[in-house]
Amino acid sequence: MRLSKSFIPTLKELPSDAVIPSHILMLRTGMVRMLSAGIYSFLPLGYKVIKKIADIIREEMDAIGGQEFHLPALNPKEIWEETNRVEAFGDTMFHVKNRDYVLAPTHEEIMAFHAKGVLKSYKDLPQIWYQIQTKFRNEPRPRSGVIRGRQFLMKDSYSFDSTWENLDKSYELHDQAYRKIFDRCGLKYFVVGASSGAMGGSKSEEFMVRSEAGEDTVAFCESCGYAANVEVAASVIASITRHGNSKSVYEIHTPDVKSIDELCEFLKIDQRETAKSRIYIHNEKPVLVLMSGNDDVNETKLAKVLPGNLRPGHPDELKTITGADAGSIGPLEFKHRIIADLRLQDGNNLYSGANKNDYHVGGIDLQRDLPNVEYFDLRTVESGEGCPQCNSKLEVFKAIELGHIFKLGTKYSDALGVNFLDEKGEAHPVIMGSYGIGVERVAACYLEQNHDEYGIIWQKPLNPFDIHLIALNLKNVEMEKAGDDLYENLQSEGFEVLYDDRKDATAGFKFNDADLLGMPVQIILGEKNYKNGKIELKNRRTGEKQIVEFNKIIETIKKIL
RNA sequence: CGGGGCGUAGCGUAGUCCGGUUAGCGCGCCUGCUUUGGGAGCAGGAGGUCGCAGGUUCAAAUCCUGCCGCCCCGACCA
Repeated sequence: MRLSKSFIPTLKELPSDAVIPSHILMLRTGMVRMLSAGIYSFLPLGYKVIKKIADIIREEMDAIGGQEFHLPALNPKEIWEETNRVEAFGDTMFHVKNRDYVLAPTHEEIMAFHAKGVLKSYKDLPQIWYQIQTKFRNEPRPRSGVIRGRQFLMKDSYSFDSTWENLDKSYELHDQAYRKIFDRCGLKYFVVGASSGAMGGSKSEEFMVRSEAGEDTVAFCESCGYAANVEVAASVIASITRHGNSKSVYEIHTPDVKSIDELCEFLKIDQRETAKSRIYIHNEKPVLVLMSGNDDVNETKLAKVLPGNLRPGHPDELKTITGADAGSIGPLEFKHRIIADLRLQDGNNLYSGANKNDYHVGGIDLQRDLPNVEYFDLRTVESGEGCPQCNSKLEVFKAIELGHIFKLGTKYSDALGVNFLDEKGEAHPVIMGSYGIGVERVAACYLEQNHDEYGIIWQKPLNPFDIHLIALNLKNVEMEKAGDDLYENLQSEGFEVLYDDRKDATAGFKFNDADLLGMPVQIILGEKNYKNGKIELKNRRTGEKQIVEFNKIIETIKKIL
């Protein structure tokens, strides 16, 4: 590709809307342009990368027996109503105004629709069907460039099996395929167990990449590889100390003391001597959730303990329920259910709110004063706590979800009546799995992990070109000829070459563009070296430059690639 | 949806508080000449519904009202 004729609009200045490196780099290198919030056009360079990622995915999906479909994005709403997912998706689903269609946010229903009546016998199973297509979700807040968009490219596949054991096999095939895909893309990733959320189904795992731009928070153990979404992560921590002597309960005047930090400062105590109260409304009834110090209530864990309708109490409800505002609420005299985090179990000499504004109480003994409290693991783990598997230190950080594999079960086949006949002629719902990869996220994560202050550092196999050929002094006809010849030769050797043949750009301009665009090998064709039969090559990743004989070009390139 | 910020030429921005020249600057773009190993120099030039609509005023980028859009934090998130 000749740069003089190609549409690769690079930006010298930082785009003001972009914050994270991948977004900035995609804009600066002319890979994408935004059309509207969360809606991006892929320009030729960006699309080239997307196609390379999609090809890798295709190869690995085909290798496990996957068959590629091309499905409609426009779906009759009726099908989605059969599985009750119009309601489940709510405002996240795009609705077409002038016909009863929706824009598909995923494709379980449509794949199941096609399976119905066609996968009739156990002999037809298993099947793995996949597609690489655009999905639509009306995200309330798109962000981080292509990482969270309202329209995005997703590889989703669906497995259809006759037994749960076979589903395990399909799931395992995907697990292995996903590892190969992300390995081939050169990503540093890890796998976490996750809750299945609104998709329904049992087991699920997420493929994650560590990034400040991530929307998930995970706990990770370097030494044993334990990884879990912080929503479900456990940790080993010391319980609070039970003192030999239990003081009796006494009231303390604490004007303007609201937070645990303020309370600790006011009383010169450690946060572990305090118990924080949060009021939740569970199936219309108040529940007090007691935590040690500033420990965070983990609402996912809480929801498991309190199934059904659950929400935090509104500030204006708190006074009616407890007699005090947030900041002065406590467990003593609380007239409804109280549950507490395990860390607090059997604690004594604790400080908490007095259910009277501007007052706290000390000397609480949970055994003595609140014998009916129920204890559960309710806290959110934090960095530095012990790994539940090996007791090494856990690290908690943000991560981007690249892929997610689910054992769906029969939720969709039940709802849509996708049945097969077993050996005995009995009908059963087909057992499904569902497996997604965010294709643009793969590109974004690659950039997050492979850049420096000058720009992108591409390496095989995602690099849009192998070689960035920079020809200088092009107004010299001899040099122009040399550049053109080299360009042709490199291509005939099978390399993908981006040829900077611009006559009006200065050398420095070209060098900086090359570093920004980041092809693995830069070849600099300059007059002086050329006259000595030599040429300069630069390794973008290491920055190493070498001047070689013209006839050594190919072997040198192959070493770098 | 809550909180905060922003919207002025393709990009980045000044001016807005306190209304008053022809809306300024850098980059980019066009023409010419000179340059050509780390984002060139000189000269000339094009390019603006100041987000949109309404209002106040002799006068609005600037003040008021409504709306739209974008970014960040939060809520939400198969």
